[in-house]
This record gives sequence, structure tokens and C-alpha cells, in this order.
Amino acid sequence: MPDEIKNHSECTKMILPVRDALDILSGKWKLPIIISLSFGNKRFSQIAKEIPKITDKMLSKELRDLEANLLVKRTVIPSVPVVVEYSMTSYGKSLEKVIDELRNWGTLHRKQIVSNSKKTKPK
Amino acid sequence: MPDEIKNHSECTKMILPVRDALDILSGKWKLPIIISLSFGNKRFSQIAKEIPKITDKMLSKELRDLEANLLVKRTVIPSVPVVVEYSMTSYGKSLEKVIDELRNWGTLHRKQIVSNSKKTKPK
DNA sequence: TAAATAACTATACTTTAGTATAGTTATTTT
DNA sequence: AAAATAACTATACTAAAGTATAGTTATTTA
Repeated sequence: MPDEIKNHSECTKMILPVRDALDILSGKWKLPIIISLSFGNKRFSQIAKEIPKITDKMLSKELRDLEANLLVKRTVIPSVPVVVEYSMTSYGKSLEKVIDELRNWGTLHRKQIVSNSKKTKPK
Repeated sequence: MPDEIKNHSECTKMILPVRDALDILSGKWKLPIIISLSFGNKRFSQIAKEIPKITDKMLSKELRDLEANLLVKRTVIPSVPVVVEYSMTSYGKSLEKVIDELRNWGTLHRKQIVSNSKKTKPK
């Protein structure tokens, strides 16, 4: 098999799962929610308070998405009034390494950008 | 300092760099481009051939973004006609671990979704 | 009795991301 | 002489993501 075709299929094989992972994490709010819940179980309004500027609509939508992907568990506590607790599933916790790597690289990158923008124009 | 305030600031500290990293990788085309170049230096039209459905406009825009972030290097070879070669910088290669983790998790997740959708409805 | 808490949903809107299609300049191949 | 290659840019559009604002049901506190 010629190199370019081989590379092409290797390439495609890599892209699919990486995109799957990214779909879970991309967008403005999913990470903040995941990180917030990784510090402990929280209720809807507590998460909302922890994440400045998020609207109820976005929070509710993203929590539903995360729940559908089995990363977050929604528990209704039948008190009066009803209280809903969100927590990371053990499956959701398996994202830890991914998030760690993203944070490591992001920290490095932030330094790079800052030191570079000094030489050129401020961002 | 009370727990919730401490958690909140820890949380914020994590979110910033993770978002920085994600900004680099998110979108439909950045990853395919990065992965494609990680298999070897390529010219504009070669990348375009390797990534089905990408338009010239998107490819050109994303390459400019990646270049601005110092992940990709653009080299003009003054032949006739002019040829432009793109390559990963060593800094760009530092994304390798991040991409590996995303791929690992994405592979796991893909299996999870498939086995789960058998129980419920097909996707 | 009004405001606050709880966990949302509904509607309408704006912004950003991505697509479709065509055009540019210069050269080489058919 | 026409078509292909090379590496793009320009214009106009659609689709997806996100925002703003208000409303819901039931209960508790001021």
C-alpha cells in the first residue's frame, strides 16, 4: 500500500475518536460544569452560582447532554420542595486524565501566548 | 476560607487553561489538520485532498489560526510556481499527549455509546 | 402580602461557525 | 488554445451555538 493512502487511513482512524471526545467537551459551558462537579456533588442553583454568566437555559441543556452521555447523574430528592442533585458518574470521572492533559498544555500555551504578545501586539 | 469559596477559585483556576487548550482544538477542522500534519509535512492542496469535504476557505483560515498560535509553520519555497509547505512546529508537537488522551478516551466512549444504543434506540 | 428559593421551560433573538460558489495570478501539461 | 495545478481571497449564504427575558409550580421566609 502506498504511503499516502496508508497515512490517510491512519489519520482517519485517529480523527474519529478524537472528535468524539471533543464533542463531549466543546462549547462554552461543558467543561466548567464538569470541573465544578468534579469538586463535589451540587444542586442546580449551586452550579449556576459557581459558573458566572451561565443562563439557566444553558445549564439545563448542558446537564441534559452530559446526563445523556452518562457522564453526570441526576438524582431527585423527594423533599419539599424537590431538590435535584447532580454528580459525576464513575464513567464521567474517567475524563480526569484528559482534562489534566488539557490543563497542562493550556497552562503552557497561556505562558507562550503572553510572552509572545509582548514582542508583537497585546491581545 | 470557607470550602465553597475555595472550591470556586480552584475551579476557576482549572477552567481557564482548559478552555485555552480547547479553543485551539475545537471546531470541525483543526484536529484533522493537526493530525494530518503530524504524519508529515504537506502542501496546501495535499492537505485538502487528505481531508474530505474541507473547503479551501476553511483550510486557509484554520491554517492561519494554527500559524498564529505557533503550532504550524508555513514555508514558502520560491520555485516556479511557488509552493507552500506546512509543518508542525516542535511546539505544535507538544500537543501529542493531549491528542493521545483524547483519542484514548474517545475510543472508550465510542464503545460505550455503541453498547448503550443497542439497549435503547439506534443512533 | 410580597419576595425569595427551587428547578426548570418557552420564545425570540444575536453571534459565530461553517458552506457554496466563484474569481485571481502565473505556469505547465495536453 | 484549453484545461490543470498551485495557493489562495471574496461574497453571500445557512446552520449551530449561545443570550436575553420572561414565565411556571409549589413552598417558605420577611
